[in-house]
Amino acid sequence: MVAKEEKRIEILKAAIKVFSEAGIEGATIEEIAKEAGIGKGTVYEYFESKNTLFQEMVCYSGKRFLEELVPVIEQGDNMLEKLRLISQFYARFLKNHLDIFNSLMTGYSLSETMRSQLLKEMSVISQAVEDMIRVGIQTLELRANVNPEIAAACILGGIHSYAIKKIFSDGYGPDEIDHEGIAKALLTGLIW
Amino acid sequence: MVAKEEKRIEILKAAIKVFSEAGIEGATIEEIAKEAGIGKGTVYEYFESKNTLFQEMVCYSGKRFLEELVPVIEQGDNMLEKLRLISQFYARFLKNHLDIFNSLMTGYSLSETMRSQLLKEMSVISQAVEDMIRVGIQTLELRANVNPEIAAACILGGIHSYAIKKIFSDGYGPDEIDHEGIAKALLTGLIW
Amino acid sequence: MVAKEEKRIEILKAAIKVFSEAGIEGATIEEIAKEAGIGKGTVYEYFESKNTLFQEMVCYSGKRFLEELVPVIEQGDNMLEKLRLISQFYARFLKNHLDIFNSLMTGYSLSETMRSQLLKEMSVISQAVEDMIRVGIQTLELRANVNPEIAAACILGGIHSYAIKKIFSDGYGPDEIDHEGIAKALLTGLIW
Amino acid sequence: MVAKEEKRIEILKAAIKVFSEAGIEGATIEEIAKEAGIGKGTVYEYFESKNTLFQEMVCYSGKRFLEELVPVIEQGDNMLEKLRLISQFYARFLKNHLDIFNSLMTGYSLSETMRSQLLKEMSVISQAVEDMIRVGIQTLELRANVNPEIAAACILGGIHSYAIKKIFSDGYGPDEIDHEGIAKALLTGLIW
DNA sequence: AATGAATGAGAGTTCATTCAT
DNA sequence: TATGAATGAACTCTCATTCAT
Repeated sequence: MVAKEEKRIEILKAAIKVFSEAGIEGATIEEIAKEAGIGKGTVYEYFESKNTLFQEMVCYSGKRFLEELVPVIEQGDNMLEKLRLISQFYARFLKNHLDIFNSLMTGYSLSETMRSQLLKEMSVISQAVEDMIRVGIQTLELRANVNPEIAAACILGGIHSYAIKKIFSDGYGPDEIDHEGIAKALLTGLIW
Repeated sequence: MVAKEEKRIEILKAAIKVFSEAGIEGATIEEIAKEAGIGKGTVYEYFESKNTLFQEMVCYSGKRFLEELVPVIEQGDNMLEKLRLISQFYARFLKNHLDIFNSLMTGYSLSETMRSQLLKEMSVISQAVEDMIRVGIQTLELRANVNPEIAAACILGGIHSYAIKKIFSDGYGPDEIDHEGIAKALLTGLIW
Repeated sequence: MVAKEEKRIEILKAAIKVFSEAGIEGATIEEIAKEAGIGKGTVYEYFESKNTLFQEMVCYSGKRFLEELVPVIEQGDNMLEKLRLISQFYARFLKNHLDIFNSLMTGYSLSETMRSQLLKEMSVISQAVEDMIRVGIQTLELRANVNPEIAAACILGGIHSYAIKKIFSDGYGPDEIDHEGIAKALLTGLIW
Repeated sequence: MVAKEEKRIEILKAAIKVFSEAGIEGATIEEIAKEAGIGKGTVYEYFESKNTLFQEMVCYSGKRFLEELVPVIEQGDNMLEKLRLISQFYARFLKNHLDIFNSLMTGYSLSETMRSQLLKEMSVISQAVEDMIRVGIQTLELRANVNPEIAAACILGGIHSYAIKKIFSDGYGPDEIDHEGIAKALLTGLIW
């Protein structure tokens, strides 16, 4: 039956919502179950424990994020366009999934095994951006001496940092952010 | 008496240690009290609640971070040197205070009032970097059309992201990171 | 159909195994069902509840024990032989069914109605031994002034106590126990 | 302060009462706390877990039983008197502490470590009776070829078995039991 | 001012039982 | 008839907080 897998997804989605709103520890299994429209015990039919559920939720989110990120990257015609789209996509995702992002970015508050698993997940996303950089170098759009690893960190970190600030500090909506500005800044750097 | 304020600081330092090691929820008041060498009840003479203590600890950490960051910035003779020093300082700080950093960066897992307070704290740090940018523009070291706010986000976010990856994913020590590389990358950008 | 009764027995046997290994509360219906090779819900087609199942399992065990005990008693040619065989049989049974024995001996942890039912079961076993005593008195093998009830208690209690000690404390196998010794001790008493 | 140890004892006494009435698993920490007149959490200030509490309760009971048994044994002028007193003492103790007795006798439903600890406890009681036997042999009151270990098992097992039957099956009070009869039976055995 | 014993609300988790299939 | 997914009551245990000393 597909239903079994579908209900797993339902619970994962409920978990994303509740974890994102209440934080890792603030979230309760009861709340997640209620959100999923099922009984508390049912959660344990699908996930071994709260920790496992959280873990799998982050992995699921990471995969989802990556799945959606890749076409976004491919969509842009040039590097500026690509960075602008990434920033936009990132801001929209962030708006809904702050907690998951924290986890993906830092492995915060997780057991050692969970953290390493998550960093692996995150590194896949980083890899996707690094690949984009390498293609840009090959097409001569980017300077040859750019270090893809460092560049990917600047791109993801810069976009993240700016989006956080504008959304949570200045109260901007995800689409009010100056995506063009951050994209240009990353491309041109600070000096002349 | 100064003693009162000194003991407050003692508790805050103990809180930094315990929160950083055990996470927000994993930390217990009892452990913090033991670390500070006082009784459990005494903590409540100085802080209203665990939440308050956490809040004030993050503010304290933010102020400390800023206090130490400013001379670091002033120390560098040119912009490349400044950015290199910031990255180095950041990595060292991060190594010891992952949890606090998460809070500073995102206001994670905090009440709305706490979050806004923290973002204000964070924006002070951002301001310091923006000021550095503005000075760089005035001295013609940086391009005139650089947006200081975006630049500060790229600098802090990029440094953060890269440090996280190298320290927690690749197991680097804070001083093994290529601080020069990230500084150059931020300055020169990706194109040309 | 006989099949119905046969499946009942299958479940009872599975219950004996699981209850004996995991204890009354440690045993789960799911485990018993798996042991019996059926679905969890099916157990409830044959037994009203876990308590009922446990109850009936003990009765079944009591009957089985008695069914096997009687020929053992009849097998011995004289009283010493009989007691030796009882001790041997008891030790073997005990090795596999500690929990059931506790219940049979004491009605431990059971509801009042269950306990009285079990004690009745146990008294049947005691009766069988008492009958053996009476026969011994009639054949002049035993002293005329022996109280059969007390004697049966001494025999079953003494054998039980000794077997428990040697098997669970000293790690003896059921056949390494000095069955001859305990049989003689019960026959000859302590004085003279 | 003595108060700390005293409260421990209070909790142990409450545990004896509740465990004896409700069984190991039927007993709840909340009920024990209520019985002791304290809060639920307080129990955990004195005992690590429910299992630990149960364990320590059984040890405490074993020690108490032994402490009281020894003077009872010494009190009797001859072996018949001693056995009669033991039976009487046993029946009274049993009336109040059925569960503890089961544990002492068999280590029922306990973890391996707990069981071995308990069997050690029980063997101390057995030792006390064995010592009594040895003294009896030395004073020529008992036959020289009596095996003290087997004899102790017969005495404790026989007394236990008989007391259980009369109290729980026939509804006797502890003092209505024919203690003299069981004592004589154990001494004189069945033959002759 | 400082303490730590006492507390109890609230969490994660288990599992006997039900019931739609 | 047989099933096992779903359930939720009830459990153990944690720990922020209180308050008498």
